[in-house]
Amino acid sequence: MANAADQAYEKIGQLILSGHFKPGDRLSEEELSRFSGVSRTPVRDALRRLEAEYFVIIRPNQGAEVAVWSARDIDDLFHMRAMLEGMAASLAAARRNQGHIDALEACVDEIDLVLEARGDIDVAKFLSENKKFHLALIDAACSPRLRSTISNLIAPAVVARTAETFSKADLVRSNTHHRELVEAIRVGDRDLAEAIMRAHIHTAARSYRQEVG
Amino acid sequence: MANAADQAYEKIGQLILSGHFKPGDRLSEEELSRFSGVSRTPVRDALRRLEAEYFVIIRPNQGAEVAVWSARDIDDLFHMRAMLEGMAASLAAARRNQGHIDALEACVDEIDLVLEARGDIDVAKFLSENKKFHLALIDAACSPRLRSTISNLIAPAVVARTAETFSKADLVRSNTHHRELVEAIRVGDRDLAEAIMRAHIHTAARSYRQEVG
DNA sequence: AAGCCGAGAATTGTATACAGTTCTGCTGTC
DNA sequence: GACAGCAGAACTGTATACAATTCTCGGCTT
Repeated sequence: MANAADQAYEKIGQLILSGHFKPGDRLSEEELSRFSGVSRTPVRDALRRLEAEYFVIIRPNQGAEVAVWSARDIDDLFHMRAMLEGMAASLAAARRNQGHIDALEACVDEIDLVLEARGDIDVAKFLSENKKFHLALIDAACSPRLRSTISNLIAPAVVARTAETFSKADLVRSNTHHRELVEAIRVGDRDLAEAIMRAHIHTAARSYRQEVG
Repeated sequence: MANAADQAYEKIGQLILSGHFKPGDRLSEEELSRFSGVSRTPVRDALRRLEAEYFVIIRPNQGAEVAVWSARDIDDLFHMRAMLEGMAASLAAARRNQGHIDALEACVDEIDLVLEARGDIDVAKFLSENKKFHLALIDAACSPRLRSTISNLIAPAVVARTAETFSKADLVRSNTHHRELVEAIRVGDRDLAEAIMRAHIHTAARSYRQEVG
């Protein structure tokens, strides 16, 4: 996080996630510049990146505002993720090497540690490790274009998840899917890997709808 | 094309398409600034957009270079387009209104005019009208997230097509697909619309592979 | 001879000043 | 009283100057 643009990106993301800026709110470049402690140049850079991730909407000469997410938008997003990450799982089963498999297994083990810890589950930690797993899987697909496209879809999905009202059973089942995925990828079963991934995403979509609306 | 950023975007795109910059070539911001006649600020803006479209690759503190497209990359791209535009066609069949249908039919008619003209076919015109059709279809899907994602995939696909070695029969068949698509969307047959679109994209992929390799 | 190191050059990243557009709110007219 | 039109303010878009990083290449060491 050395450079100013990343700093602005992180700060603006936090301000949106924390609810300081709500969907539809205007985002003034000068104000964001003051909040993030850098000049307008890197702020503009950060806004473009956030636009690519559908966090904000930029209208030429009219500034940026926090994107509004309808229920339909979120449904479409899950559908897109199911297709694209399904494709990633399929490709991973075809193109993976030992290093990829090791990385995936490490992620799954890490998530199990979070789930087995005493007391309340560290949901933030779970989400970040979960994200790591999905990125590791995309890496195993060896498709830079697919990687970029999916990466832009994952970030807002995590936003939606800030509801963070998943039950422990949901989280355990999620990692069970992960284990099954790694196994399917390890043995090179493309169809199985794709099917599990699609089920995995659609399950998350269902949990989300039940909890949030 | 009033603003400098668009100007730079167009110019850089042309320089890449025309072969002045080849895949793997370094893109100096100052040089691009001289070429496009605007300062480095909008040039940087344009480079970020081109990066989102996979035209260029930007490495922090190390500048930009023209992206290299392997055969596998192009296969993956067509596969992604088939899935996402298939989804768009399906959604369009569910969510379209009369205005969308009118727009789609206008596009198809326009392409027919290009194909029926005497003498050689204006391939550039065909490609631009073709792009219009696909964008109109995405609009009919009423899904802003899907629209942005697909838009970023269409541009490089057109690059690939600069080979422009399609036969007239290919082009006619392509617009036949378009007509079938509009009809499926008009009557609201989601599955049919999706299937036709996937076939349409995979057909293009096959033609591309035969011609280019 | 190969490889490491460092000073200088070149390039990207950032800040700031200026230009151009859009928004706001007042005034005048119908 | 409602609305069109026009300053002025506020903001985004662009250019330029400066800072920080990376690259280059000659010289030195082993």
